[in-house]
Amino acid sequence: MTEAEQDRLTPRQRAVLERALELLVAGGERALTTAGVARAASCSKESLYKWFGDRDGLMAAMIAYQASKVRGFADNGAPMDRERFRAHLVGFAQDLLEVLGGDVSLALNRLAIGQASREKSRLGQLLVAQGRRRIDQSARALLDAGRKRGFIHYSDADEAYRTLYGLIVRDLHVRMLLGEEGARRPEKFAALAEQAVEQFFALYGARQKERAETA
Amino acid sequence: MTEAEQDRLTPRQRAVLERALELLVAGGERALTTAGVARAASCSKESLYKWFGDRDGLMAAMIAYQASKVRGFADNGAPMDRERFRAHLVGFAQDLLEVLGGDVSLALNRLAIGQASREKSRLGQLLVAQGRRRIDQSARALLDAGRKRGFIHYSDADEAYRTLYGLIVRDLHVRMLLGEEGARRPEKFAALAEQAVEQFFALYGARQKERAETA
DNA sequence: ACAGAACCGTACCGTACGGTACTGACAGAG
DNA sequence: CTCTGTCAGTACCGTACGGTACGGTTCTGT
Repeated sequence: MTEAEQDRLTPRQRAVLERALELLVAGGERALTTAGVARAASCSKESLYKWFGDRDGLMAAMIAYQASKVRGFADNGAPMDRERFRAHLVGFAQDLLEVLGGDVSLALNRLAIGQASREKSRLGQLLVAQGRRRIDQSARALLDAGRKRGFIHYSDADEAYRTLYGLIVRDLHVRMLLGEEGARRPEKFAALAEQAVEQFFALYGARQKERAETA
Repeated sequence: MTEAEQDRLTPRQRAVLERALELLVAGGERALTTAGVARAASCSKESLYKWFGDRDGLMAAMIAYQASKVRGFADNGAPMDRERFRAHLVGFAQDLLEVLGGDVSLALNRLAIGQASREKSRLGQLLVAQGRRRIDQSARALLDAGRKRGFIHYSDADEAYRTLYGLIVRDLHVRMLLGEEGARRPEKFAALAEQAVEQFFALYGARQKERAETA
């Protein structure tokens, strides 16, 4: 789907989407006008409508395009010990925080959330499907690799992943979306990632098999 | 602040805000027009501008008004054993999920997030300050009560509370804000609350003093 | 009873935006 | 050289919204 969409995009159209993303990041949804995009990208409005249908189509294309750039973390079957597994988890946590706190991600999430009330457009679904799925899947693959080697223990992979996500992100995402300055501190992401993984091991580490299963 | 604002609001103005909130819930920000509010509330636009200044003032008043209705969970010094403490935590978790998943809360959060890009309006700050503070404080009081009686153990209250929040909410809030139907399942909130508190005790329960402190 | 404030309903204005139509430049094909 | 399709730039249209002004009505205090 995303790949096919990408193949249909000419370099010119990609450049237009890039400028549109810049506009969105700089000024929010109010700044994302068809005339503004056309002017910033040096193209005509008519071309915009020809390529993307309408304004909603343009926004959907922006989401798909941006999502295609955020590549998931590939989990090749390289051998690793417990410490390397832990380092992988910390790296994932830090990457996740940095992706969620990035300018473009925040702007697109704000856009999709602002459109969520309109029953017509399903930008939210698109954002979750395109942006989050690959992150989720690579994380699940990482967890699965750790479980197979006995570093962690769980029965429900989905529940374990959601717990990890909650420990990492907490309420940071919403606070960043709300524009709270205190929430956006990239220099603290490393420490937060360490702490979250520490807690995750306390819950799902192999030595506490009897824990966190009863619910 | 909120109390003072509340005192300044006449019953008529409160009714107007109520209708405005209904409009916002029903149709999102696009439906929140001054003419629409005036028509729905049977008042004149002139009165709206007289009472609330401008559209931003109206939105701020809506947030403050709604926040004034969400009363925090009072923690009276009633005696409780470990099981009652756990039940209090589960109740808090379930209340939190139900508040965050409520129609009005979601609509107001969407509104504030949509306005977050505009440097002018600080609806996000207002929403956090008015809506979340009292929930946070009551939860911290509850945690503190549990710590004093030896049911849980932590050194940093803020960090313990944020962990509890993350375990409860995970990514549900953002997914609900994005309009994902699968995320909004109030019938599952009870089970989620139970599970989160279970995990919280695994991390901060008195029997695992040595855990979750090193970071 | 009377004055003044508060307020509803409506009309109005300026602006901004989404979307369409038109014109002219340019590039490749025959 | 000419025909044809693409696209930038611009002008245009209908609509919708924020904000203001005004006439008429109801409420209130004296």
